[in-house]
Amino acid sequence: MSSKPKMDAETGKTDQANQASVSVWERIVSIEAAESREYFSRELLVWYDRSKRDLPWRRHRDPYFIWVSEIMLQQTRVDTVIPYFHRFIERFPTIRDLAEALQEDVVKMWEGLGYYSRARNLQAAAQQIVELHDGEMPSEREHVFALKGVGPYTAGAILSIAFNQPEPAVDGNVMRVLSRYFLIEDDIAKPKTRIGMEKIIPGLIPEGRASDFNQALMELGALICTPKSPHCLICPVMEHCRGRIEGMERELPIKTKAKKPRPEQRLAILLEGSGEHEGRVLVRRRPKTGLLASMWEIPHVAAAGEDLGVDVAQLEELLEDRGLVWSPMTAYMTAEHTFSHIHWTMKVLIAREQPEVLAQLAAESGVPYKVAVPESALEPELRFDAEDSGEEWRWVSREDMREIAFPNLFSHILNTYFADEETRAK
DNA sequence: AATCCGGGGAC
DNA sequence: GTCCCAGGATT
Repeated sequence: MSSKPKMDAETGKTDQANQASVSVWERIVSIEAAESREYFSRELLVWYDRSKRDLPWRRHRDPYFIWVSEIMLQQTRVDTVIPYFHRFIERFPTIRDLAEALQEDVVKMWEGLGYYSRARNLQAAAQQIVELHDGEMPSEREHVFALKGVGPYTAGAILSIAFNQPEPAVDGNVMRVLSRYFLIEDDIAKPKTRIGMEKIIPGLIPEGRASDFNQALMELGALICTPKSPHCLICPVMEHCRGRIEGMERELPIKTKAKKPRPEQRLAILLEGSGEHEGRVLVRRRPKTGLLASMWEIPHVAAAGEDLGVDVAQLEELLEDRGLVWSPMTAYMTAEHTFSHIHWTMKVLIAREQPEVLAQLAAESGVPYKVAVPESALEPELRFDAEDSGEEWRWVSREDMREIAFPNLFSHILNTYFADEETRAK
């Protein structure tokens, strides 16, 4: 039996660290750690009472406001959320207003925030609340948890912040703060670690102060205990922070890295309308499920890579299927966009719709343009998939863009185009 | 447990 | 460029 610590092949941690990490939660709730816990909770609240930010959703303890803000704040910064929050509450002042709104309008209010299923789930949950709880946010754990789009974090946030119940609300900030203060070396990417934190938090919450305590924890993570270079010198709990004492604050929390987004080349077409479509461009709505569900975009195809001609042919087929005829396509711009799991490099071509007379001439002369089969002529069973998928096409002007929601990438392309148009007109 | 789902700011 | 963020649903 060796007395030297051995490295574990799996975790890279020493036996000693492993010994500590398997019982890390017990260590934190132990009698010996009582002083450290009480110090933490006490000083954190003193600091919060003095330094908390004046945020719109902190001005009332309205469960609806708390809920909307928490959904918006998922993976999104406070500064980004504030203007969205004001507009959203102004447009949908109560849960009932939200429940009765058109989904189009709800998603439009979310345009640019990302993770659009949050908006749809929010409205679905509002409808649940109207049907099951007479339009009032429930305060029972199982009822809150049953709401669409409400998981462990958001349920805990609503119950603690709005109803002052001693429930944990563990997000990335909380895991970072606790990892450092209690020197927890578990991987915060693992659900198990979050569950461990949820278990110790009720024991940290001072009597009657669940709302402030949970907000204080997140506030500390946002303002002081920041990811890259924490401001330990001005931290209210630095004296007993084991991460800082061991010089580990920059190494914590431990988190396995996410995979790189896979690259995808795409080819898009910005088709300018002519005749009755003058001043507008062709857009389509994405399918109801999957990436950017139900959002609008300019038409694009996955590029095969090697041969641009093959990709252009795909685009042409797409337009031919709509019965469209167009002038030669030319390069317009290239745009990049990164999702959490995909990186798009999008080449945008531009072309102009040809008036019907020219279209007919083209058709008669034979070769250049195919005459597309009108969609109405297709067999019903062949049309079903397209309709069921939610795909839809239309011509939009700059003004129309106010009514329908585009992902940022396409907003950017279209805004660039319409700005160019205005310049050209002068 | 792994993957899918946006976007922006800090560094 | 890289990392990270006031996560949840789906499989």
